[in-house]
Amino acid sequence: MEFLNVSERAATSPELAVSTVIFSLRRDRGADEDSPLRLWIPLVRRTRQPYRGQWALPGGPLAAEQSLQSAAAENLRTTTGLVPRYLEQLYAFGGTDRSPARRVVSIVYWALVRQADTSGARDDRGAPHSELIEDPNVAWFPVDSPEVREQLAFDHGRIVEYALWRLRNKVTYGKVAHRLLGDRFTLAQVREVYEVVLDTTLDPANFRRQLKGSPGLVETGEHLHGVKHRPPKLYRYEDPVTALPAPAPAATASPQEGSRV
Amino acid sequence: MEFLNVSERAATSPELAVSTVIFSLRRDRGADEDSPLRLWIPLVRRTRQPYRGQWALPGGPLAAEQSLQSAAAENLRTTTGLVPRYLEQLYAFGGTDRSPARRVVSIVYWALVRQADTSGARDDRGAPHSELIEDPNVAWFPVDSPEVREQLAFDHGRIVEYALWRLRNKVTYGKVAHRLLGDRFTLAQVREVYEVVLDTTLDPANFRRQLKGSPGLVETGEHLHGVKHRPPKLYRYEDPVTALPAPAPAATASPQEGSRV
DNA sequence: CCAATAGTGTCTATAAGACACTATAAC
DNA sequence: GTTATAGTGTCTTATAGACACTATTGG
Repeated sequence: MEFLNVSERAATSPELAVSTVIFSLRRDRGADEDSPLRLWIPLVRRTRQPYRGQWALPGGPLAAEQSLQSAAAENLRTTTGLVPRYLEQLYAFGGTDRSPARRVVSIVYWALVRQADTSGARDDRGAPHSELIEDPNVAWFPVDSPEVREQLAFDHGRIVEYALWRLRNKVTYGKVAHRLLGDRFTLAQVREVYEVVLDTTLDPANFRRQLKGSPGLVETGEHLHGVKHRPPKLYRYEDPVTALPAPAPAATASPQEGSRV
Repeated sequence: MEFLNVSERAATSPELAVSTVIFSLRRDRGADEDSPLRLWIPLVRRTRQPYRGQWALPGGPLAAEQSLQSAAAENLRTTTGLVPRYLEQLYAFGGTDRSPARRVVSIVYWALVRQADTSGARDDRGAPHSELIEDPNVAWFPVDSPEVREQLAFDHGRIVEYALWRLRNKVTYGKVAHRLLGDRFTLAQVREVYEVVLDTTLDPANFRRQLKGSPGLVETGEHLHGVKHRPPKLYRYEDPVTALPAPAPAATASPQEGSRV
C-alpha cells in the first residue's frame, strides 16, 4: 500500500513497453485520383518468438530515462521516419495473459501523420514508395485488411480496434481531422477525411457551415487550382500559440498530450 | 523496435505502480441534513521518504501476476474496505521527474463508491466513522480542501485534478452519477449529484425530463417517505445484463473497464 | 453550351433552457 | 390553511439535417 516504495519488489514487477498505432490516409496503389482514400497503419514483422513472422504494432521496451510520449514518438520515427502531427496516449493494456512469454504491460499511444508523409516505407506488396526507410520488416496495411483485423500478434488486433474507435470519437467531437492533411487544405478535403474515418457520407453544405463555425480555422486567401470546376478556397488552422487550447486537462482530455509535435 | 522482446533490458526498465483516485459523496461532519454534500477522496499518509508524512493517493507496485484493474480494486479495498461501484482507467503517468527517488510509471485508475459506504475510515479530524478500518494513516478529504489541492506528494495533486475533470466529463455525457448513490434513488438525488460534481445548479423540470429519457432507468413503484412534502418516486437502473452496454470499446470508451464490480 | 464542385439560403425537426402551472405530502 | 418539493405543460431559442439554388471553373 506504499506508493513508490518499490525497489525491493522490482524483480517481480512486470515489464513495461510502449507501442503506437499510427494512422495515415492513402489511396490504393493504382494512385489514380479516383481510387478510394483509406486509413492505413504501419506494422512491424516480428523476428523472434512468440508470434515470430507475424505483424505487430511498432513498439518496444521503455528506456530508463525516457518519457512515455517520447518513447511513442520514437516508435514512430524508427518505423516510418516521420514526426507525428498528433500524438495522444490511448490506454495501458495490462492483462496477465497478453503474451505467452513473459508478462508485459503495454502503454499504447496513437498518432496521426499526414498523407504525403507515408511514403517513407513499403506497402504490403513490398513496393517501396520512397528511399526513406527500406526495412523489409515494416509495411503499411489498410486498417480494414484481414492482416490487421485477424492476423496481428498478441492482442494488437483489439488494440487497433480500440484506437480506431478513439480516432472516430476525436474526429467527431474534436478537431484532429486536418492533422491527416497538409498545412493548407480545402473544406472538401477535410470532409473527405471525416467520411473516410467515420465511413459515412456528409452533406457538403452542412459540413461546411459547421466547420466554418469552429474556432481557429482561417482562410489563407489562396485557392486550389487545376481542378475542373470552381477553385475552392484554401484554409489553415491558426497557430495554436495564438489560440491556446486551454491549460492542462480542461479541453485536451489528457494531461499533457494531444500535441502537434 | 522489437515488441515484447525485453528480457535483456529488464534491469533498466522503470518501476510500475498502480494508484487509484476514489471519489465518494459525504456531508460535512455536522451531518445535519442541510449541510452541503461534497466530493471526498481517501488518502494515505506516507511513512517513508520521499514525501514522508505527506498525504498521497492509495497505490503500490504492481504484482507480477495481477491485472491492472484488480490492482486498482485492491488499492480500494485495502484503503477503504470497500468494493467500487465504478472503476475505470484514468491515465498512465510516466514523466521522468515524477519522483526524486527512483523513476516510477504510475497507471492510475479512478473509482466511485457510494455515499454510505465511506464510513469505513476516519475523516481528517481523526474521528472514526465505523470500525471497519482503523488505520491512522488513512483519511478522507474534500477534493477542494487545501490538503488535496496543494499538499499532496509527488504529482498527485495534478492527478486528482485530472481525475476530477474526467469525472465531470463522464457525469455530463455518460451515466455514472447514480454510482455514487444507493440502488434506489429519487431523481432529485441524482440531480444533487450532478450539481455537486459539476458545481452548478440545474433546472429540476428539465433535468427530470432529460434523465427520464435515458435508457435503463426504471421506476421501482416505491416512494420515498418521511419527507415533509409530496413523496418522490424511487428509481433504479435496469440490470446491465438485460440492457447490455455494447461489446468492447463501442460505448464504454475503454476496452475492458467502466465496470460495476 | 455542359459537367462538376464551390458556396449560399432556407425550411424543418429536434433538443435545451426558461418558467408557469398543478399535485401531494407534512405541519 | 401554508410550505416545500414532485411532477407536467408549453414557449423560446439554438442546432442539425434536408435540400433547392446560385457561382465559377475546365472543357
